[in-house]
Amino acid sequence: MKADAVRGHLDGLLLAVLEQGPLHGYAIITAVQRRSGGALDLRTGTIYPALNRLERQGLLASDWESTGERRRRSYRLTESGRAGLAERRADWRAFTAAIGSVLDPAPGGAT
Amino acid sequence: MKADAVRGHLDGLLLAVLEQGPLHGYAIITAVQRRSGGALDLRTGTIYPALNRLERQGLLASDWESTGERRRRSYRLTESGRAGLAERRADWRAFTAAIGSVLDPAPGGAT
DNA sequence: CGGTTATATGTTGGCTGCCAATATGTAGCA
DNA sequence: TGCTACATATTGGCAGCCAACATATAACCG
Repeated sequence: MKADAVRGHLDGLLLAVLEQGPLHGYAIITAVQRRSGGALDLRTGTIYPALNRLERQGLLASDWESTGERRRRSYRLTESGRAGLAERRADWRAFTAAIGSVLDPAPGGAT
Repeated sequence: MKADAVRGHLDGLLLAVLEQGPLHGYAIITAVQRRSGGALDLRTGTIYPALNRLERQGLLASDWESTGERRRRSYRLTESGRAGLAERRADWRAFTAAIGSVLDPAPGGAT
């Protein structure tokens, strides 16, 4: 998969993997990898700024966790985040429908 | 639909609308509009450079048509263009599968 | 005839948004 | 004592599309 294929859809991915429970940044990367069957490989320079932005926008909230000396930041969806996720899913459907209808027109469809 | 939503998928759209026969640039814009139900609105600054690039890459060929004083450039798919279109369609399927599996995971799918 | 809109092609500059590279530190294992 | 995995974060760059602009013919309307 081309490197910046997720452009424009990143926020939805992040919100989606957090839907089933809180995760920290590093775990989000592996979760996206696993759920996409290895196709999507996000970089730290991509997700950390994005997570910060989503928190500033109120879609995510975070807590620092400490396991001994180890520090990790656990992100979770807010109520706004759940609403935002639903919106992103609707956007995604509209997007795939639009591109798809041009790329693979229904044989009996619009002339 | 957000303005630059087609980013990364433009070439496929152009090749796809030319699959059923030659069109000139202006007609390509309206064809994409129509087939996407009005969702996709490409600009001249987007498609003319793209059509040129695709011709340089050998995926398209063009002929100037003259109707009286009017000049228009008719683009058609080459053999490479048909192959390229098939490739883009495969890429699109892989892309939607990847994003989709993260955004809307199968309920009984990978944990 | 004069104005407006549709048809038609093209270029230039700019911005968005993700990536690559880099930086820093802990923990486990050989 | 070195390597790899875990973990977070910043900076600079650039691909790729758009907005705005430039230009010209043709059709329609009053």
